[in-house]
Amino acid sequence: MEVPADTPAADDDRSPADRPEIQRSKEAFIAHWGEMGSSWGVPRSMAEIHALLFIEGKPLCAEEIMDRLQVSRGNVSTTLRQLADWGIVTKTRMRGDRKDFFEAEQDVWTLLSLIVRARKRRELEPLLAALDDARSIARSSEATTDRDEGRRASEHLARLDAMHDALMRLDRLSDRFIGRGGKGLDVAVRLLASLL
Amino acid sequence: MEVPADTPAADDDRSPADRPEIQRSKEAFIAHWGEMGSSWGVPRSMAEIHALLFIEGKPLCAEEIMDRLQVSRGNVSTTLRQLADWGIVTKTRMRGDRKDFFEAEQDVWTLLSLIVRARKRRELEPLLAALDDARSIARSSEATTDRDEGRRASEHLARLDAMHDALMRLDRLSDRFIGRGGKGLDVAVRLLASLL
DNA sequence: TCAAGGTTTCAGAATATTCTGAAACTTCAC
DNA sequence: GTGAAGTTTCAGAATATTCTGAAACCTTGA
Repeated sequence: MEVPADTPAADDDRSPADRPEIQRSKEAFIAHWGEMGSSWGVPRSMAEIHALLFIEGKPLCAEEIMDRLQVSRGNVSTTLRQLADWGIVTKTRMRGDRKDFFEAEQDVWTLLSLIVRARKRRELEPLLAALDDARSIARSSEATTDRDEGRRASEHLARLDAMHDALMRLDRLSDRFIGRGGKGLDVAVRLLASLL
Repeated sequence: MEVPADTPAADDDRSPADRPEIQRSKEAFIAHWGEMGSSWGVPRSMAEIHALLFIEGKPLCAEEIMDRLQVSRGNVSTTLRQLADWGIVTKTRMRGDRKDFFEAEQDVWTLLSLIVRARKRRELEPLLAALDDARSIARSSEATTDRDEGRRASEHLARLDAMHDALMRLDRLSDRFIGRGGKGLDVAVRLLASLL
């Protein structure tokens, strides 16, 4: 059965080929996004897979990702699950195809919010908890008869408090913006920009 | 020559020993700060050295850092230079001692600003430049006689533009806050918190 | 219930990053 | 100018992270 020639999504089996410049431009984007991820502690291939899905702007299946990025099946599978956990990629189903397809969040502010949220959960929150512990330990030695020792103990505690306070503030603030919807970040940035 | 017993900085050769709880609390802080650094792409020992200087709150020499953290001389030297580049550690000189001493920025907001600034320079700015290149490449293929190809080209360009725009906005905004002084971040956070 | 097609897991390989330590280099007091 | 004290560099070792691929595991249609 032939698909009419003017149908926009005239997929045969593989999507229509891009012009070479577009292709190059996509590749450049993927490479740089991967590079950036890698220097922020995100595995390069995870960033690359995300970049590919984002820049294609349409659902792709695992197979195609493997082909395009030369990455193993296992890696693609694991990474897609993580990206889905972060909420920046969603699994979709193409009618008449048994395969899973994956599609990246296209709104950039929502995307950034989701990334911030995921990393905050994973890293900021545990640190705050740890700081709390360190403070408890430190408080237990504030009371001492030695004047000098007492002074050192409270200075130490003051440092922990300052750090805790600042990070807590950032944490709370980001909660509000990230809240739900995701557009909060956008709003905040525009708001601040206008206030200055 | 004896130092009077009530002098606050009654150093003999090594600083006065902390009570064991304080010691533990410092170690916990250093370990967690190192951990966090490591998951954000900062070498663990760099984060640890910074944490030590921060939590001690007074100048230390390379030798003492080596001892406390069990880290090689070379590593300490290289890392201190980097921390100084970031501006979060400063080299100081103790009168009557030939050694270099190093001291960490104590104001937490200034500290965070400096960190943000350093990473922005190193990572955000190159990415923006790369996005600009990708956009140029893409623009060069917007004009085409093929209707479908043209549509795809402009959708691609739109994605690059959206990403570029958002990152640019963040970049500019952070410039203002980071500006100079460093207290800008603090102000921004308080401002936003009150606006909500 | 089976088989075809698809997905996930995980031990170990490949790779990239970080760290060490000894030699080279500086600086300064004498 | 000499040497003692301190600092930096960098090749290669150690370590940690990331990736592969083949086997186990689902799921669905017939």
